[in-house]
Amino acid sequence: MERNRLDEKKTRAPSGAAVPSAVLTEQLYRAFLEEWAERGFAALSLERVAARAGAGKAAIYRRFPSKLAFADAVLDALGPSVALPEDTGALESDVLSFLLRLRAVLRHPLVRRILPDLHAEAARSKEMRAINTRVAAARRDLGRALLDRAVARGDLPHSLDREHALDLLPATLYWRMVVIGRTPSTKELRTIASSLSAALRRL
Amino acid sequence: MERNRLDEKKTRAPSGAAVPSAVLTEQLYRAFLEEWAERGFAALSLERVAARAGAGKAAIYRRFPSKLAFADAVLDALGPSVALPEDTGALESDVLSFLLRLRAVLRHPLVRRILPDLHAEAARSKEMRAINTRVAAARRDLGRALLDRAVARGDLPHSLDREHALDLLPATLYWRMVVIGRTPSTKELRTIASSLSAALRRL
DNA sequence: TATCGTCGGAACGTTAGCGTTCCAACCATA
DNA sequence: TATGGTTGGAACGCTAACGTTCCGACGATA
Repeated sequence: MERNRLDEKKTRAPSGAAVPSAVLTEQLYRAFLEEWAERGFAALSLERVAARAGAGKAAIYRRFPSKLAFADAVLDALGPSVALPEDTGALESDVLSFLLRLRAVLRHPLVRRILPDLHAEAARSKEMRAINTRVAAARRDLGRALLDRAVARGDLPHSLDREHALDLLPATLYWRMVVIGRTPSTKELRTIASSLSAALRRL
Repeated sequence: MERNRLDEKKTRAPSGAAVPSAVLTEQLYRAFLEEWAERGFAALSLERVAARAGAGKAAIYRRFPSKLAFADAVLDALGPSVALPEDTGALESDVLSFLLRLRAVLRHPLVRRILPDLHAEAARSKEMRAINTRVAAARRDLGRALLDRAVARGDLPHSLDREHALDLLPATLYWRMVVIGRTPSTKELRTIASSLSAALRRL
């Protein structure tokens, strides 16, 4: 904004080649995520990111002041834009729908590798913790919609403990896929959905 | 063992200062874990580990051929030796006991930081995956004992889906403490235990 | 069409960790 | 008591990434 100050009459809006290339920015984001997945955030080298994107290092340092700011921008831009789980009219099938979508997200090799690394980094750095919290909040909103519908429908009590319910929904699948490293079949998801529904009714 | 070959008559068993110092080995383990927690495995520097342990680098390279072998030995020696959950006579209180012990483990800052890092690394490297599988197997045995008791007691059906039950037990607490980063109160654990018990009966 | 100012990319010196080699110190055994 | 052989620690040369600086190329605006 400083460039458009009134007392700086000589400046003019950047134009032509002087405006950042959106294409390269996109390539940098992608390269950053791939490097993150391959090496982990702590060992991530911006030099490698630049090389992978086919760009110079200055291209990065002009856009982002630090690795963390870069990561923040990346997650903001290409962060897992999980779709809202559909309304199937019943709790258990809603939960199944939620699990199916979560499985789709966790199937992406990049996501599966980056997520635990993000959590590990969040435990170490305050800044990364803030980023993680932001990502988590977006995720929680999706689950909340599901719960609200179930309460409105009468499938779950008004007194439902939403906080714990929101933990319960994704935890088991995350554990199985990220911690154990196995992807459950749709049939298994049905089993989990049934079990989780029972757990939710108890909250 | 090569040293004790019959055809090598001149050798004699190492003794005196020629035997590795168990104290230093212990210090190296501790230093490795602390560095791991602070920097992450990928960015872990053996030079720093040696310095932190007050030892030379050769002390490390003589004991372990690689960073991975070092990590393997560390987890084997100081790995979370979780105690078996006690037999309280009922499913829900057994589950609560399990959760209380898991919380105690996950409260340790080192564990909280290293575990997700271990999972992230397991997603990247085959060798670390093997290590993680070993750690996970030890963990699963604890849960299995709990489930077996409940089945014998009649609290859970013989047809219980053990695999999913074993996922269910730790997943929610892990999610809350490691992914979200919040430690639940004992009262909250009771809520979770109640909810999980309902889920288990549905498996 | 000339200009302006950022563009991408190459090169800089610095720092840090790598894996190895060498050596005096050490101490239970013979 | 002398000894054998590993000990811990310092120094080696090498590689990689750091963060910065410099420069010709570029293209919409005036």
